[in-house]
Amino acid sequence: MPERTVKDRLIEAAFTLFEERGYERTTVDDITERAGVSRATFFRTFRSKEDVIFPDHDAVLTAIRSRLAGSTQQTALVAVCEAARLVLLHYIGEGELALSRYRLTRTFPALRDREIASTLQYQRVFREFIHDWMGGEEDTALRAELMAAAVVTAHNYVLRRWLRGQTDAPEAEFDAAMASTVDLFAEPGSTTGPGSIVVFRTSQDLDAVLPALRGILGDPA
Amino acid sequence: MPERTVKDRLIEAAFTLFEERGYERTTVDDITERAGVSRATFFRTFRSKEDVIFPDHDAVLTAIRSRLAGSTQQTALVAVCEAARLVLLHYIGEGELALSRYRLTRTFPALRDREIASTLQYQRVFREFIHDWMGGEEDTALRAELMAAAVVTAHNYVLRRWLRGQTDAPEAEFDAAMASTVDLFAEPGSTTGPGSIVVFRTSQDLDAVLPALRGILGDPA
DNA sequence: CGGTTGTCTGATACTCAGTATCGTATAGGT
DNA sequence: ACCTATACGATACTGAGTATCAGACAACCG
Repeated sequence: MPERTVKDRLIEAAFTLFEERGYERTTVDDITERAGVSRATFFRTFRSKEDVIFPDHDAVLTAIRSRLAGSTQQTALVAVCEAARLVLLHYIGEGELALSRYRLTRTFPALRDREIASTLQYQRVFREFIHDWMGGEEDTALRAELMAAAVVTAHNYVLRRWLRGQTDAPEAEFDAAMASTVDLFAEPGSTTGPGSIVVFRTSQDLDAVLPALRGILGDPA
Repeated sequence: MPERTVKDRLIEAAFTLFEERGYERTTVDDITERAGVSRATFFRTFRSKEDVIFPDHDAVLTAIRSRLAGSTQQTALVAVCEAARLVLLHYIGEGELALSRYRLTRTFPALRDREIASTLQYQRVFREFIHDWMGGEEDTALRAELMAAAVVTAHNYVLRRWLRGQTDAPEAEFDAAMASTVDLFAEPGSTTGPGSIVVFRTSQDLDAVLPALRGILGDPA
């Protein structure tokens, strides 16, 4: 295990100081001093003081994009849900860092705004992907936007519950939330028109769920 | 005709200069000089340089709250839609100011983030109101959040179309968008238990898609 | 009318985030 | 051993935002 990178040292120093003195009362000089690097290095590593709070944002955004890119027409909705799940899992993987960030964003409105804005970057990626998936026509633009907003909202809902310590099974809750969310956009009655079937993570045997499937589809012929 | 207030002069000076030189290349000193007031007065009138871009935000937020407050259990959903309409009408009433703001938010990411954050303040008010309307129980929290997100998303969709000059009848489009949005929540979503299956618009015969279905599921047994 | 009080304003000095640009050390390749 | 990339430190600068002082001006009150 090589020595920790400058970036990691800065992140740890920043979060430690933010917890001790609060975000506003911690200067960049304080952070760099504790991390043992120069001030210039901080701004080479992070674009701004706020950025150190969300160090992996760009990486997560890239992960989302590549997850979506590797999907077919048939698996598009699954891809969106799993991309959202990727974000959730990243936060959970951060552990204490994510919890500390949550405390900070609750305390300083500017940071909360920043987090909201980054969340909506995910939403934008989802929206564009879903819209393309729908064919990119103008008459589906609103629907695509609503779907993207719903997916992100459901994700945020579960994430917030986990951050607050209100759940020990965030993944299961995520699946449930995502299922009921995607359900909003289902059209159970119509078996006409172009469309596709999306299967959303079942552990049950296929035959066990077929009756329900036929029921929803309208049991053709 | 009374003379325009300091606040109005600052707003006009700011938008004029932002259009001329761009947001970043305009300093607060430039604005105050053009408005004929001191720098201190600017920061007494607006909390920050960004705030001058959204001068009526607090007023709109207050208007939303009072519109929601004056609603009964029966008219709750109508109240939410009309509160959202209030926001739309405010933007339209601003006219050129709203268009100028849109141009600025497109060119400067920090301003766009700021606008997004303020939009989500509306969403939060809606969410809390809807959740209370639903009874405030935990099992409706996600649904309330999804509804609030959907209403705001639909509003933003129509607003953006108007800002881009893509519609001459924003109110009619708003009504249509809001109708289809509320429609999403008309029927409670039907899931088939844990690890649920979501069916999404198919025109194909069930047997035709079964191979793909089994493939996604991992073809048990 | 004179005095008081509260509010609005200008002026000044300060902190700190963020940018720009310099010089330097060091790892890696030839 | 020489060259070149990149990474880092140091310094100076711009500009946002804060704090504080002092003066102008109205309203109110005795």
